[in-house]
Amino acid sequence: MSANSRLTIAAHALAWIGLYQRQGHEVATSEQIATSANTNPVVIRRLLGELRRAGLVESRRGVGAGWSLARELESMTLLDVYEAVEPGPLFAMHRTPPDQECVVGHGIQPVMQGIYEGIEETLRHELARVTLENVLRDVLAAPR
Amino acid sequence: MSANSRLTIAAHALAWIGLYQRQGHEVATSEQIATSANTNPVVIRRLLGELRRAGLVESRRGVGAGWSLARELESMTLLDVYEAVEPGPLFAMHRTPPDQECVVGHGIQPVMQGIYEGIEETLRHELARVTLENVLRDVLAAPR
DNA sequence: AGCAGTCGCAACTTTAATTGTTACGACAAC
DNA sequence: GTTGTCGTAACAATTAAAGTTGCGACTGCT
Repeated sequence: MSANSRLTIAAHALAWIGLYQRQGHEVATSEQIATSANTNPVVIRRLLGELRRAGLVESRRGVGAGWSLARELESMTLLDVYEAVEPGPLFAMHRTPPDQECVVGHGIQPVMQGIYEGIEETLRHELARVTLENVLRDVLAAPR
Repeated sequence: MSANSRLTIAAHALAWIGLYQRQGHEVATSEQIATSANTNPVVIRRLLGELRRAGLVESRRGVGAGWSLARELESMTLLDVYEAVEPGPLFAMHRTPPDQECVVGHGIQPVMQGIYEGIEETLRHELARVTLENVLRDVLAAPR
């Protein structure tokens, strides 16, 4: 499927900022995070911008600028990140509307919509069970 | 997100074939299904080809050729269709491997992998609860 | 044997989304 | 005012899915 890595990178960034702050630093720069995630600083800024809109992080400008957590990692779940960062639904309908004259073409979309909504609800439930604190803890527990 | 419609179109095709057979026809052609789904016959053939590999449908060639169900709709779940038709995982890792020198960069991938696998397992469970018979029934029950 | 209809499949184009890159103005600490 | 970093726009590159075209293979029919 058209898998994207937005959730992965966003979780990476949050864990990185959280760890860096625990090491006594005030803010993390998009360049530092980009180096760790092996990507471009602008990509990080874009993602963190969405997380800021969702109230998960804050940014400072000017000299000594950078990003910091707006809440404790314990209070952030992957669902918060997912909703901040993933725009559309998991499964799409037909690109072009099916034939409304056909019984199947007419009825299929509402039916699939309903099924998909139920599945996304379950997905959200699962994502809500994992906090970013869980993620960071497991990352630090990883074997060298 | 990079939402694709493969599962939707595949379900549409199966429901269409199932209904058409109940109306007394032997086989359905990719062109008929494509008309209902408002897409190209080759797209349908490609999808049905994957469903055939999974043992859900059969195809006949020559004059009077077309597609028929290999099993009853009651015995097909959306999970069968999903697995036949969706190649990759739901969420992707980093496009380029993160910095292995960094603690987070080193530990993040296995952690996220584990989380994602659990979520996909749940997703499969949900998909397995819906049969194509359910889908067709609901389609036929849709208001005009 | 030949015709016609449909699948099988390969090659290519189009479309759309994400990601990556470059550039530059805005801002704030010093 | 100098400097470092964000904010954001514009654009290119990459990727996956979907759409298109073409033609050979197969088979029921005449």
